[in-house]
Amino acid sequence: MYELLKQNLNRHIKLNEEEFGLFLKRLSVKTYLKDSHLIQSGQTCKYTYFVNKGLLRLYDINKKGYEKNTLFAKEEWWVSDLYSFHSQKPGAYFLQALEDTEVFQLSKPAMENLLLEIPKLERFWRILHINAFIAQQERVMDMIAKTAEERYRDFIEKFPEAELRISQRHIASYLGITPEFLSKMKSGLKH
Amino acid sequence: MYELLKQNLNRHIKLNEEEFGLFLKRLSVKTYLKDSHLIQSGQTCKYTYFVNKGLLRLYDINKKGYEKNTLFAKEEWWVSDLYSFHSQKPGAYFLQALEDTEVFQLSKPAMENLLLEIPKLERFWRILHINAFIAQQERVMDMIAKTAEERYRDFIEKFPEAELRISQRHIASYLGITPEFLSKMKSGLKH
DNA sequence: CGTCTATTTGAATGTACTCAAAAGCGGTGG
DNA sequence: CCACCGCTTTTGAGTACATTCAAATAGACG
Repeated sequence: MYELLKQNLNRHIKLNEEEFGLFLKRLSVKTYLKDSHLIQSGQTCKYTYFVNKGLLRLYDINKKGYEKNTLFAKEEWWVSDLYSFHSQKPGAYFLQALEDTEVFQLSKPAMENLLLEIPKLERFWRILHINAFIAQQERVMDMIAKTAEERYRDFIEKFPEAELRISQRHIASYLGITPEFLSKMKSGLKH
Repeated sequence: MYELLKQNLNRHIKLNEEEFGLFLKRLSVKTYLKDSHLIQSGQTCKYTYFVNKGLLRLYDINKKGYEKNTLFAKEEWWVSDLYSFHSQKPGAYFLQALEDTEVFQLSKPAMENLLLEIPKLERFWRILHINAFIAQQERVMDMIAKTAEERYRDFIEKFPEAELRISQRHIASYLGITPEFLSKMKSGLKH
């Protein structure tokens, strides 16, 4: 049940059984049905989520009223509205289940307790966020330097099941293009 | 001399005089002349830099041979090629001084020692990187949802001295547009 | 003063968007 | 099991935002 989480923590730190047990005591397991929301814009974000099974999307709604996907979180991803979660102020993002999704959720107080009880976790999240930052920085560079077609190819390469698990309009929104244009691009790629 | 650094550390953690003294012992002060490079693509990044005075730009060169600016680091910013620094593998980024710049540099072993000697620093860098991630995520959303003109206005708002300290072609590259188009935009804004 | 680089301007072009309409697809109820 | 509804994807025409290339102008520095 908790193998994936254990594996994830062990990527950066070593926890003994007692520590891991403590970690488990602080989190709660929850299943969200497809299309339901874990976070709503305007509300203060209560949890950070670890996806054990399923798929989530983090998005916001821009001034023109369009939804824009920020990231997809599949198995073994941590996801939250980090600004809202850490500041405990109302956030701008929505988090929605694209499939029936089982998450392990950690509240802010739970996380703070864990950080005091298992100081190694400071290190774990430090490294996790460094890697997240690096990935996001690359994405900015891709937006600056690559065409929509290159970004699409790269995305599919990094996340091959995306086309099976995510609708085209959500992929288009993530890539920063319109669904119409993605459709035209794909028909063009075959020739 | 070290007031800015002290202030920066104190944003997220409290260090006593002894701990701060230890921090200072681990870093070295260096001044780089305008246009000189602190990091070269292809080499392993030795240091993480704190900008005490001056201005740096982090950039890479894309497939087409163009320089693309990733970020500008002015006073009180930490900057490095994080991938290369933490993995100690060759990196893809260049870091160059846009003004004569005084930095405090911290080598990988120095940082690792500090993290052992002052465990609170794990927390400091964790929070620092969370904030960096949030900022980068916002930048991705801006690239997806905003026009070049909106991105330009926002950039100038967040960094008003930019126009005095950074050449237009570097700003254009940061915004993901050509210098020609930035020029046309600016003349258009006046009418 | 001359050289080198940065900025401006213009014309032609390309990439991606908007709007509209048609086609496809999945689920639901009769 | 078929018909219908709602949503997603495809296709097309016209348009807009931003690029490319070229040339002129302006600025910075030795």
